[in-house]
Amino acid sequence: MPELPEVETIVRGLASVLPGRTIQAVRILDPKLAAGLSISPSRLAGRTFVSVSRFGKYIRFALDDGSSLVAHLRMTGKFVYSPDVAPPGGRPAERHLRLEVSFSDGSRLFFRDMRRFGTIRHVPAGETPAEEQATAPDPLSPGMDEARFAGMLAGSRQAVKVLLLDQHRVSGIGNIYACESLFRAKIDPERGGNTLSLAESRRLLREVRAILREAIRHNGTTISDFRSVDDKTGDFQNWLRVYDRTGQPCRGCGTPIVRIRQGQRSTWFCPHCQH
DNA sequence: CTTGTGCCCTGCCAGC
DNA sequence: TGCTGGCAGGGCACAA
Repeated sequence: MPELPEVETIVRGLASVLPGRTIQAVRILDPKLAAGLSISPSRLAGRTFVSVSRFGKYIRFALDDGSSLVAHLRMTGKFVYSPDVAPPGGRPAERHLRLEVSFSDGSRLFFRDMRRFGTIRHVPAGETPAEEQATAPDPLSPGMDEARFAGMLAGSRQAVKVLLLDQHRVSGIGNIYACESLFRAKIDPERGGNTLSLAESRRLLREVRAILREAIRHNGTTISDFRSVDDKTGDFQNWLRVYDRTGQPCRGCGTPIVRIRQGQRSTWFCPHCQH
């Protein structure tokens, strides 16, 4: 589900409320979430949150004993912080709750996930999670410079769109921002990575960075039900140029936007501008 | 090693 | 109205 800007928005929200709070109890509300995720409520009780950060689309909660929780929201996962003692937001329809963390001050953190793809894992102190080792730097981090990005593209014949989605090569980009940045860079999504010139590769990285930063400024993109921790929607969806606009005129030239299939997922692009 | 496919799960929507 | 197939802001296991 969320891509880098949405995860960043969520992390900032969590970082503003969680540090300093001490866990009183953890309740696993969905057995599937508990299976293989190594979360032991008894080992978490008494721990205090130290910080919340992000690598790629993963969220890392550092705890005071050096251990951490590593979460991935996948398609529909959400964290909801409820300062009240009453149920979250007081709303009746609280479906799909998978985990409840109660704090000593009476506030609570919920993990909600309709499609149940999301994961949360407790990582022991001193251990670098395998997810982190496997995740490439994101385009906004110093680790992803022009040379590394260009080398990443040049090293594969796969379609550039598919490469942008591969978290082992560059992290944080999902389907929306992959489509949008290729449109802005005027690059055909079906071209092989190794066919891009150095100038095109630089242009693409520049557009990827620009769109991620803009989206963060707008608190992310709300397509169906994305919400930040305080339940606010992002508004970057109003700036999308090609995503989910099949048949609608390109904002640049009027040509109808085309949808194709690449690696089991949709790609939208303008066949005239991206050529 | 690379590349492609199926699948995890639930809900929504277009089309019949 | 009701049913059905397609699809979803992701990533993994597995096969060729």
